[in-house]
Amino acid sequence: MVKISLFHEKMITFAAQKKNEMTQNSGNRRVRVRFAPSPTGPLHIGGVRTALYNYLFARKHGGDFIFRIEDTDTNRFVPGAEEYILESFRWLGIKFDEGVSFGGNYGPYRQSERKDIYKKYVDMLLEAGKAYIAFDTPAELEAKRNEIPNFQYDATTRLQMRNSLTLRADEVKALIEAGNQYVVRILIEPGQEVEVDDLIRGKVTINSSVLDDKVLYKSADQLPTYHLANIVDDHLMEVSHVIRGEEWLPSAPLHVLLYRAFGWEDTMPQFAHLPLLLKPEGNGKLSKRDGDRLGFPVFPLEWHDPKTGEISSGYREKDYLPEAVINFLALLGWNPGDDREIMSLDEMVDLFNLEKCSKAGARFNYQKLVWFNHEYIMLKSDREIALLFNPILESHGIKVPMERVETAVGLVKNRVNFVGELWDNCSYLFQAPDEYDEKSLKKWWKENAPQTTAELCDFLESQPDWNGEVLEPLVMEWIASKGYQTGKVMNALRVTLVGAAMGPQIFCITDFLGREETLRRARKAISALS
RNA sequence: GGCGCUUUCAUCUAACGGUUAGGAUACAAGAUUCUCAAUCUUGGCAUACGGGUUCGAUUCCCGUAGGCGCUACCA
Repeated sequence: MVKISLFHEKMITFAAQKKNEMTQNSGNRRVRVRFAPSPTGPLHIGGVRTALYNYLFARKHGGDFIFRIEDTDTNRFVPGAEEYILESFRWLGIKFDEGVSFGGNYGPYRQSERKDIYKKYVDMLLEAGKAYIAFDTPAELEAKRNEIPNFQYDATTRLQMRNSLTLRADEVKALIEAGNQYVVRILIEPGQEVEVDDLIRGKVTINSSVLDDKVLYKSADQLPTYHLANIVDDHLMEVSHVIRGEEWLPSAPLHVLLYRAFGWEDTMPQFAHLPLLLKPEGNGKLSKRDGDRLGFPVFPLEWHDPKTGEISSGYREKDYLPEAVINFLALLGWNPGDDREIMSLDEMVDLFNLEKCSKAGARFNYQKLVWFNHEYIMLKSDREIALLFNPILESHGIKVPMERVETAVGLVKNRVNFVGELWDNCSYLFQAPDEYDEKSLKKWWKENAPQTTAELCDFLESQPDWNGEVLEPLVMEWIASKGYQTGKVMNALRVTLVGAAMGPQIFCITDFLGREETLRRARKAISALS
C-alpha cells in the first residue's frame, strides 16, 4: 500500500514537472535566450545573476544562449566595457553559444551595427500609422513638464505638440528636409487592457492609458531606443524567452504592444521578470557605492574607469572563487526545491526551473558568500588550491616543490575563507619564526619551559624514526613518565616552531619541518628566550 | 503624485489548504583538544496587520501598512 502510493505520488510529481517544462517551452520552439548588456561600464553583479539564470535556462532546455551588445546610447558608451563583460563571463565559466565575439547566423549582434535594420522597421510602423514623427525639442518638452504637472506624451496631449499628427504632411517633409531633428514615437491607443504573461509572476495587466508614447527612434544618431531595438532584435534572432530584471516589468506592456504593432504576437517571447538584488542593509537596490561602503565588491572583475581613473574592486581580485560567486548568486532568488546549497554549474542546470524563482527582492548578504568561498576551498583538491597559493608564496620569496605546497595547503586550508589567508596561516611552515607572539609566550612559555623543551629535544633527537604517527605515542609516554603536563610541553614546543599558539596538530608540523629544522628551531628558541 | 510588483526567523529561503512552520548563513552555548581554527551537537529567532472564503489558512480573495521598481530623445 505504502509503496504504491509513494510510486503514485512520484508519477504525479513527474507529470507536473513535465507539464511545467512544456508550458515554459511553448509551441515547441527552440529555446533561445539572450543576455544583452549596455557597454556603459563594468558589469554589475545583478547583471551577472540575470546572465546566469539565462544560461541555466538555455542549458536546461538544450537551447542557445546569445550575447548581444545594446549600444544604442552613444552618449553613455564606455570604451573597454564590452571586453570587460566578456572577460567577466570567461572568469565565471559562463559560456555563450553565439553573439558578439562568438559568431552566429543572426548577426550582427552589436546594435550599433544594425542601424539599417531598425530604420526599415521604424518606417514600417510609420507607414502603418502605428507610430508618428515628433519635432518637440528636449527644451520644449522640459518646458511642458514644468507647465503641466505629471505631463505625459500620450493621447491626451499629443495633439497639442509638434508632430506628424498635428502638422500637415508637407510641413513635416519640409521640417525634415530643413535638417530639423526628430524622434519617432509609438502611438499608444488608450483604454486597452494590456496583458503580460510572466513566467514568474503570472498575468500582469495594465491599462494602456497610463503608458506614454515612448520614443522609439532618434534622428540625431539614426539609432533606435532600447524598446524598439529590443523587440526587433529579439524577433529577428528568434528569441523564445526574455529573462530580465524586474526593472523592466513596467515597460513590458509597451513591448507587448510593439509586438502587436508589428504583427509578431504569435512568436512573441515569453517573459520572466527576476526579482532585484537589494542592499545588505538600508533601503534600495544594490549599488556600486554599497560595495565601497561595506567592504565587498559589486563587480566580478576589478574595473578601472577610463574617464575618472576610479578603481572599483572585483571578486576575482578580492580572492573569491568563481564557483562560490556563481553558487551564491544562483541561490539569491532561486532554490532547487530541496535543502541543497552547494551545487556545481552543471547540477544547477539540471535543477533549474523558473517556477522556483522567488518574486520578492533579495538582500545581498555577502557574509554567506564568504561561507560559500570557504566551502569551495574545502571542496577543491589540495593541488588546485596549491596552484592558486603558489604565486603568493613566491611573492614572499619562497620557492618550494609543488608537493610541499600541496601538503601545507592540506594542513591549513580548513581554517581559511580565502586563498589569500593561507599565508598568514602557514608561513611558519616555510620560514622559521623571527619573533614570538607575546600572548602565547605568556601563557605557554613558563619558567620551566626552556628546560622541558630542551629535554624533549634530546628525546626527539634520540628517536630513530621521524614520523608523527610513530612519534606521538612515544612522546606522550615520555611526558607521562616525566610527570609533565601534556598541554604545557606540547604548547611550549609549538611556540618555538610556529612562533605562536596556533596551527594544526603539532606532529603534523614536525612531520612537515623534518628532524633537523624542528630541533634547530626549538633550540634556537630556548637560547633566545631564556 | 501616478502605475505596477512584492511581503515566512537578522539574512537567503522551504512548506503550492491539514507540519511540533523545515534548512542554510550569522549569533550564542556545549563537545572535542597540545594551541588557534575547523568540525560536530544544542539553542534562541519568523508567517506584517485587519477582514473574508473554508471543517481548517503561511498557503486563496479583499483592504491597510511596509518594501521595491518604473514614470528620459538611459538601458
